[in-house]
Amino acid sequence: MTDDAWTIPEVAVAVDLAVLTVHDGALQIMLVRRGIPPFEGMLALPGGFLASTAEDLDAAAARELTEETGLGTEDLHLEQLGTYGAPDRDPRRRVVTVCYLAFSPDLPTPTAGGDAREAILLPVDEVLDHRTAVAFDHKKIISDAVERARSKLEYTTLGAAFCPPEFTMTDLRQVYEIVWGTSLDPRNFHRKITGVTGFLVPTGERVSRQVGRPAALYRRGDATVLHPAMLRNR
Amino acid sequence: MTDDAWTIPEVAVAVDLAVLTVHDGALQIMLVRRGIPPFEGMLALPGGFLASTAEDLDAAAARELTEETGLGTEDLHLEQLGTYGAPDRDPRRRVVTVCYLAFSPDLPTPTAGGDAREAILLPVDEVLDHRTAVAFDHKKIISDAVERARSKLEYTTLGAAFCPPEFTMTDLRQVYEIVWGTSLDPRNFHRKITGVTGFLVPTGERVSRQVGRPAALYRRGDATVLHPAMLRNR
DNA sequence: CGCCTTTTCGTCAACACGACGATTACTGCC
DNA sequence: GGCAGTAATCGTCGTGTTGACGAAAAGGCG
Repeated sequence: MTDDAWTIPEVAVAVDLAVLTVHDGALQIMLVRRGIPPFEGMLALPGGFLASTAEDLDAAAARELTEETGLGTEDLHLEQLGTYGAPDRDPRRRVVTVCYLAFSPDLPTPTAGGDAREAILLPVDEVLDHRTAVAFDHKKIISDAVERARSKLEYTTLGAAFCPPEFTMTDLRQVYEIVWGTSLDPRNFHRKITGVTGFLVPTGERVSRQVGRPAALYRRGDATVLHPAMLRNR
Repeated sequence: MTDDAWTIPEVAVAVDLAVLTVHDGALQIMLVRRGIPPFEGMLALPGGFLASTAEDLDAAAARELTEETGLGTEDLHLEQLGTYGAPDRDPRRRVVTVCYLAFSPDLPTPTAGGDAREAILLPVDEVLDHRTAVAFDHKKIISDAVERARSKLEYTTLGAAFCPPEFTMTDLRQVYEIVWGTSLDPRNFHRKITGVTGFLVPTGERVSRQVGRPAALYRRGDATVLHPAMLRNR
């Protein structure tokens, strides 16, 4: 802070996106395969540098989301995860990346060649496996994202952000089961969730999934916190 | 990401510190009075730009902590709070600031003129009052910091980070009461805390505070999460 | 020694939770 | 149509946790 010959160091600021979704019975994350060095050909989080020095961080996150995954910010929950800025995290130059976490309902399988430039969905278990290579420090970021998601399900209503606009109690329970990797009793889960005022709003409709009794349909309610919390077993 | 005439925009990266402590019966925050424009003379969070393009974010936070408040990183809990980067948050130029949150035991009143350059301790209620002017978007940051602190007390053992190395159950309870702004039943609090294995380790000693039965002294234990959580009333 | 204060231990009812039985409302098959 | 199979929903019961509060323990002080 002494202003001798010192000038304010300038660094490149990027935003990265950890878009989580529940797909095909597993917690999956949206990744891209890098087309340019460094880490060319490797898996990485979608993201990029600020478009200009005037671009807002949140706006950059929303822009990258659309550009790289084809998703709109109105479809999903988006929040800041954390900022990663180790000096050597990018071999080219100093980059500080602000990472955002998104919860998305199940996606219509963005097949390669679509609008999104080669965004792929992979199960987080597979990505976090020690044999899978991931660019930069993105494996650590993904690990933080998953842990944040698991934790948020405990004391917020964000589990419903993984569900489509209308969903059944079983849809929601499976979100919890898949994200936490545990199995939950359907009866106790039903009682617990319906006991939280404002979490779910029944639409009055019922839907029949293959076999069994038709389930009631719900929409997300106004509540954001889960009180009392639903703690996972440890 | 199209590499026409576009070059990666460079921005100045700063770290700010929200150092919270419980002092004089109130939750207080460490602030400095700005000596230079912009917002000269106004209250602001301690912080500053990266010392060089090679400096790690966490290291910069630790450095600023020592420089501006005289505190060492070993004395307190330090974690990332969030990153604030609205384009117009600094009138001079684009600045993205990574804010860190610190919980400190009660401080020996860093009187002006000491080592720390004019660090002052102010109750957060006063600072967040709409009549108090605070530089940049720091009021919003302080508000986020306080909310994070309140929330962390619910499901982690970080309340003890506000206490000195050895403390009584009442010391800890008062931390909760002051941070949450509620009053808690001493008997139920005692039962709850002693029921969490690993939160507190009794030293075996007792200490007499003025009047009343002497209280047992405790040290912080290994536990970091509070399970089950202690939820505040809403 | 009594009185005040604070800490600590106990009690009790209300509530929340895990385990699980029973009922309801469908689909599919014979 | 009747019956088996399945999933959703409602209930019950024992246990553990919480909030409200009584009571005892252990000090200071006059």
